[in-house]
Amino acid sequence: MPPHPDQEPVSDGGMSDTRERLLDAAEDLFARKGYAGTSVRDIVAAADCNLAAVNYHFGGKHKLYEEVLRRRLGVMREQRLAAVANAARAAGGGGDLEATLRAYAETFLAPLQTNPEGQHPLRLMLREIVDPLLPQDFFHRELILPVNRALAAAITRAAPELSEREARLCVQSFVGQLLHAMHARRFAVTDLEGPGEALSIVEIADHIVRFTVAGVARLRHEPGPRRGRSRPAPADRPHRRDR
Amino acid sequence: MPPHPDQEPVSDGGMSDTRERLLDAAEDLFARKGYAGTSVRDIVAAADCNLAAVNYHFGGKHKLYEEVLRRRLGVMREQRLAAVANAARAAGGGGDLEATLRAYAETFLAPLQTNPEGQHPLRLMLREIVDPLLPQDFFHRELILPVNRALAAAITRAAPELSEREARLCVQSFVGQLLHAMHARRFAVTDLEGPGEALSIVEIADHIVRFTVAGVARLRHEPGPRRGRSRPAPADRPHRRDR
DNA sequence: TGACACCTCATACGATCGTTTCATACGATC
DNA sequence: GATCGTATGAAACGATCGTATGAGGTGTCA
Repeated sequence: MPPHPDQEPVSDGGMSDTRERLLDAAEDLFARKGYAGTSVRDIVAAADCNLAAVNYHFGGKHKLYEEVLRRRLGVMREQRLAAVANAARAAGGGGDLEATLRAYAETFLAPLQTNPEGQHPLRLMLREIVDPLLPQDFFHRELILPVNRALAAAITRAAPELSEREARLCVQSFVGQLLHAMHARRFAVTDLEGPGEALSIVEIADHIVRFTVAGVARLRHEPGPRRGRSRPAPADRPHRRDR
Repeated sequence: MPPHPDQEPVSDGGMSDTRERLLDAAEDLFARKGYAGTSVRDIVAAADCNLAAVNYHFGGKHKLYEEVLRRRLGVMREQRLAAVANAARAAGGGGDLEATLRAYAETFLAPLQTNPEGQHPLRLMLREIVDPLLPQDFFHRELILPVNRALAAAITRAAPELSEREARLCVQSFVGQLLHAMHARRFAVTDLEGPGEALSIVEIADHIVRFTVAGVARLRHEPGPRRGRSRPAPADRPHRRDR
């Protein structure tokens, strides 16, 4: 029975080189082709090691996948929380929403503008959102929830009039735009673009930030149509065409 | 050699019942588990027919997938274009942006609030966005491009000051929020929600529409920082902290 | 030098994959 | 009623899947 260390790296200093190459290769392939679309043989070929190495070091394909995500989740969460915290601290206690969102957006989109592989971690996360393979809500609890909480807090600090529900809706609008920007860039060749000029990451981030600040500002000065309770029946809604 | 009709249904009236059941079952499974995660045997089991039926009627698993998407792309495109066109016509020639966006958002999100299977077509489209399996940009040309054009035209009609580039960025912000709303609803149980109340589709659509209108309005009265040319070097950007 | 972890190797297992084959059954046509 | 295009059935094809096995190579420490 192979003694794959299951959770704790035995000494951390003597971490196998093959183990690291496997994690890197698996991250690449899982991000590009998905979990089901990637075979263990593809991974070991990319990592240039033997077929049995996956089972030896991780105990199976799925455990390897979990480890690939676990490795990213922590650093992503800390990076994003730090971006929000730093921006909030730089703006003093009051909280400059635009600066905070900008810091987050640039942290979020930064990997896209380096090498083409920079988008792999993001694509990996999006795949886990589209069909979750991790147990229960591990992904959600480990990354989405704390980061979204911090963003909602930043919004509430800048716009105290908003209800908690409204603030979280704004967070969803914000990250929805950011996530979609990753794909939109691929579509940009035939959709967004003129004859040859490309949209830079900075330009996209700038747009999303300003767009979001405007959305928050509107909700701030013009509260929603139904406050407090949810609307179960859409039958009698006034359709809000009377603006 | 089986005479699977390749493209045109030979008589259209005598369309095989098995063929329809296969398309339905495949749509379900492809949406829930992805292309690579679904086996032909899963499909024929769900459609309650023989294993060879897939190859007989479609000529292979991938051709079946193409047919599943082709069947949806056309109706989706027409539904959404009609929603935009109707709203624009109802508002007269001027174009009421909020009404147009609301019509589109409700058309987009409507399938989510019926049965749980209503989200399958949307999930299928999102999967095709995340990793494209169709040839080249068939998906893009058949659905994304025409619909986004119509939305951008509606925005330009309501906000003529916006450049074409800005209008398309606003479209991306809009559909980015809509796409993300689909996942956010799944996360809603532990993230967006209070003790028990759920966000209704109408409420989400309402938020996104108002959020987007505000974003467009801001760009309308406060043009972007760099107009016309793209910014290749992010080194000298003023960071826009001087608002 | 022998013993013992640690790691990598080639190889093979059983299962499942997409696809093919051939036999058969139905229904319309002459 | 014989014939033929159409559709479905059971069974099997070779390929590939994830995983398991045991031998061998490398280092360290007694």
